[in-house]
Amino acid sequence: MSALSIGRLGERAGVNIETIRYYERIGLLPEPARSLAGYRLYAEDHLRRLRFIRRGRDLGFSIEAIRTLLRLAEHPDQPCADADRLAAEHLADVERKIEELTRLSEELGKMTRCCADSVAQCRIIDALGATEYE
Amino acid sequence: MSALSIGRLGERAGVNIETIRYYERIGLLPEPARSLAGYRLYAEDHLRRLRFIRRGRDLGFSIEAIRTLLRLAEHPDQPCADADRLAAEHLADVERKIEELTRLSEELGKMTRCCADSVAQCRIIDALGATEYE
DNA sequence: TCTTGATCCCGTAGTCGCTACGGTGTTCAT
DNA sequence: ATGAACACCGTAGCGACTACGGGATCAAGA
Repeated sequence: MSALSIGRLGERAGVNIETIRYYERIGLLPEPARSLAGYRLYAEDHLRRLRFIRRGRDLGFSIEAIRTLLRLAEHPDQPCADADRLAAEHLADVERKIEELTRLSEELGKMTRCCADSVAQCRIIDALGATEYE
Repeated sequence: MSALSIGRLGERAGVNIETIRYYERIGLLPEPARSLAGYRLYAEDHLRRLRFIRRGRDLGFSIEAIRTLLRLAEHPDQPCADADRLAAEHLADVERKIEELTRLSEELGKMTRCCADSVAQCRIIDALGATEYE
């Protein structure tokens, strides 16, 4: 009972309306029923699915990964090795990215708090101009 | 002397040819001279500028930030407060992102190494299905 | 009942920073 | 002279949305 409009659905799942329609277009969220006037009418199932998607996105999974995870979630009797592999790969990605950004912030840290008077002595401009390839 | 073809320029700056033409299109790299046949002929100045751009991108600066930094670099007599602010803001962005990813990797770490037999008991699928908004 | 403002519809285009494609012309070494 | 390698150009694609424009519909108050 009590079908949700797209606006209410978005509110309750924490997802933008345009994004919901986008998920429908790419086949991530199934097409809902429609009112006589053509308005989308969502059921509780859609809400659960959309929350699953949002949570996956929050955790940084790609749309395609989420598509796979949703397929898995629909088959509770099957082994979950695939889900585990997906998550492990994603975790490795995230850890690589953290390392990368950490190196970056160290370099940026060295550059900033430049106390020079003019661009001519500026550490930042200097660092960018540094030649290291030849 | 010794003008560079786009391929040689790309090699020496560590930048893809298509990317160089893209930078030209968006006005980041000035249009070079052309040979009779219409081939681009780059001078040393282009190489310096392109390396500046690449280094900026490596450090994660946006194209627009680099555009500003380039403008600054062209006026060595001016104060470098703007460059300092840009770099500091970027550093803050990077640090925020690191924090975010660290939280993420912790959550993912809890999820992975799931030893369940089936999706029904899978921690990963479970975590995604968890309701927290209402 | 009328009106007003919020909500919804749809299709399309824009965002960022490239990267790829396709078809043609040029250069260079053998 | 031939063939590989390189260059030209314009356009479209990527991922994951987000925004826009112009119209239809709904709910609530006067």
